[in-house]
Amino acid sequence: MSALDTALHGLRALIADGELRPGDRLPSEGELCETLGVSRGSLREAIRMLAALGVLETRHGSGSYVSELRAADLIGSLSLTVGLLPMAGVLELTELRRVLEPHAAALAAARIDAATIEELSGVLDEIEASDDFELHSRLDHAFHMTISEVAGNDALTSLIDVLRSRSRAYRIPDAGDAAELKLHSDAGHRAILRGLAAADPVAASAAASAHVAQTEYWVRRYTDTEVRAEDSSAEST
Amino acid sequence: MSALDTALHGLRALIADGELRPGDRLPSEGELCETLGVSRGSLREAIRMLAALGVLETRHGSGSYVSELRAADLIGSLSLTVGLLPMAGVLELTELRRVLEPHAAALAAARIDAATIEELSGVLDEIEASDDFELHSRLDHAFHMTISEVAGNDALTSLIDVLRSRSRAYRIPDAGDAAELKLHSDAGHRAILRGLAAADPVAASAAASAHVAQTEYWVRRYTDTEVRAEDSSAEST
DNA sequence: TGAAACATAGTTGTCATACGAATTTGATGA
DNA sequence: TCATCAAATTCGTATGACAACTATGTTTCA
Repeated sequence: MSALDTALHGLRALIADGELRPGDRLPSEGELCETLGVSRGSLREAIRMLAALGVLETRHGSGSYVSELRAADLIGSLSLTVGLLPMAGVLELTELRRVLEPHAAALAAARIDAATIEELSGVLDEIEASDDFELHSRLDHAFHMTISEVAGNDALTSLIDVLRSRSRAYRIPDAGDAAELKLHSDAGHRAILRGLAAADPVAASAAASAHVAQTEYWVRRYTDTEVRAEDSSAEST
Repeated sequence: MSALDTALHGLRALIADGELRPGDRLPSEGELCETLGVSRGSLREAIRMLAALGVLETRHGSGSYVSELRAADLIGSLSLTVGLLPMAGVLELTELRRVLEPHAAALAAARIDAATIEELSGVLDEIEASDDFELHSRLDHAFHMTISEVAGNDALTSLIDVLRSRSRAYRIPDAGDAAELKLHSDAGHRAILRGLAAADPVAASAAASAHVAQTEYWVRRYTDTEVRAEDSSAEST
């Protein structure tokens, strides 16, 4: 077994066996090197790997700590990498959204209170009045994240966040298409909010499902054009 | 910005900008150090982070390569860490399963062929005849993974795999409980298979939902006893 | 007495160098 | 032409040194 594996599994075992619990500080790098029998470089590489996965957090000058090990945090560690997925992968993820977002909407419909409905309505007012892409994107994100937060499952919220972050990054180049998309999108948002306000899980779920389907339609449409573009450029080389 | 961040963002940018594509070999560590202006140690830490997240793969003596960047692979990188989640987190994940597995079953019902149904039926025969925990666990896993594979979305399969891996690790200590669980579990499996064989997405989905709910019931039951045990031990300290 | 400033020890961050281990490549020879 | 071996390339690991930051205890001053 390589030194890196030794360090990685050693650290993981310390947590899995309960010797280190969420929030605990790890022994110093020097101590761990002796304990595990690896050099500081290899140990640090292992620590970085666990940090990338959301298991450890390192503070300069202080030490490394076991994270709270919340499911939402571990899922959130994917956010660094989903942005690298090619378009084909985005469609797979959109299908996941098509299951998860309606579920979140249904749960939210059963739990939402009047104040939050009011807040969401205000967000939609802003969205509909907005022309700026950045602002629109941020408000849209806030709207959907609020809904999944109300649903009450942090892991679900985090997962939806990660999945949405990918589609969110795309900007529709054609101005006419963008306007059409915004029209459909605004209507979809209102439909979801109506379902929530009526405390009707089925209506909210159906509206959320249609909303994601709408997104999927556009992603697919522009994916196709992109693929065509790639093909033609490939032919020219 | 720290040297590690420089290296990390530099590498990520190389991939995001398309200068490095899936399958490509990265420049040697020495070259990258010069390009990015960081030491080899910092660069290697960055490479390890991306490797942990499933973006890069390193081969001793050969070089580091960009992975295929499949959504399923990125999601699969969570498998190293979900095993560290405390019980409370497992319940959050089980709720996700409660949405995803029925969806997979519904999709599978629409696509499955006779040969696969035959194969799954054979697996269930083995499961029902099995007394060994390990064997049972492995076959159970195979049954459910086959179904999500038939569903045709690799990201969905990978996600279900990750989520299931956690609940799978638990062994019911009480023999009577274990026998009762197995009874319900076997019946649940047959119900799912009936839905698939009938090419009935609704039936398959409902059966899968009930099956996960069953799991959730047991996880919750033993979580409660564990929490009580922790509380009492906490009182004694 | 209280608080601010400082000094100190401990810890992580970064770099440089060296050499071992695995792979790849090219030369050599039959 | 193919097999074999040697060299070059590349990653893996270890070590030492110092900078940057944090935490803690001490001193100093109002």
